[in-house]
Amino acid sequence: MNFDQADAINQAIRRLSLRHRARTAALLAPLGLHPGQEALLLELARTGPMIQAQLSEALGVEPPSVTLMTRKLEASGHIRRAPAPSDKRASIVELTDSGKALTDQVKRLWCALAEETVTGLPAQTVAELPGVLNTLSGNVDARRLAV
Amino acid sequence: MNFDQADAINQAIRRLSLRHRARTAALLAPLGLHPGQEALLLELARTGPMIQAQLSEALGVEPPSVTLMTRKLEASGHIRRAPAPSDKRASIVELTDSGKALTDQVKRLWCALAEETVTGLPAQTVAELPGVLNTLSGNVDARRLAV
DNA sequence: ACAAGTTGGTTATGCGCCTAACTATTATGC
DNA sequence: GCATAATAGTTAGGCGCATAACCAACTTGT
Repeated sequence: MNFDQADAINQAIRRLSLRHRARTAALLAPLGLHPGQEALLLELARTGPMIQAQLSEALGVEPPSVTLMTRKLEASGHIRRAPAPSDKRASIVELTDSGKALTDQVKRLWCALAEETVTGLPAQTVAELPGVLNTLSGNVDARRLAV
Repeated sequence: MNFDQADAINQAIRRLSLRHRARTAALLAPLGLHPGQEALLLELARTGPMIQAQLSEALGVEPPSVTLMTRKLEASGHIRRAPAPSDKRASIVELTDSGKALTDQVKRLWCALAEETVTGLPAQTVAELPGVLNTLSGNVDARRLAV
């Protein structure tokens, strides 16, 4: 592949990352959330209580990041951490009532954001979008590459 | 749009951002670069010497980020900053010889990364990819929205 | 010509994410 | 049964990115 094509792709991914994150930040700010935290809340809402290692895997983020994110979300009262009875190393993370309420609001924003994001694209492209993007992610996933 | 569709899109973008950045970091590490810096070098190679405000605009990044990035790249000898003769506030940024050589290496990595990224996708999808991604970015671009 | 507004840049601070190095617990192999 | 390895989590430090607040220099309006 020549450089111009490659650059167009890489640069487009970079710009999308920056702009989508910035837009997410702007939408979450009124809720007192920072981008990244919404993913943790949504994952807990989807899967139910889970330990940090599972969150790390599900979010595609390293354990130290989970430590800090959970600490902050716990401090703001949206999640709760309790020691796991079966494994003294692990701590179980779950949504509080306030966290559940907040997650409902996040879900609404999430729909608005997705609609805004795909505006102007043909329906078929939109339908194929998640698959295409996940192929891209999978292709550069260091974890998968390492296996 | 229902939540599942929206989440599929937003989550796919998030994962792509994380994984593509991580892969970029892994590829740039041997060159002593961190992700983000390559964009600055490539922009300087593409456009020639420019002031930081132009870099900020071209990279889609805020001025304070440019201040820190240029400072670090200057410290490692890849770029040079000189006061602009016509405007005493501005500083002109340009590649050093070492920076030019490094950028050539970055270009090679850039091609390899793009090829790796789009592996397994049909040629037409790849051809349309930059346009689609730029549409997405444009749709959530706060600058465009503000206008 | 000068006050007022705009623009270029920096400093301070905070967040998410990372790697490296560490502790504490659990699982494994001989 | 005990040393060794693997796993859960934390701490420390670094980078890119952001916003807020600020200074210095340029531009503009009257």
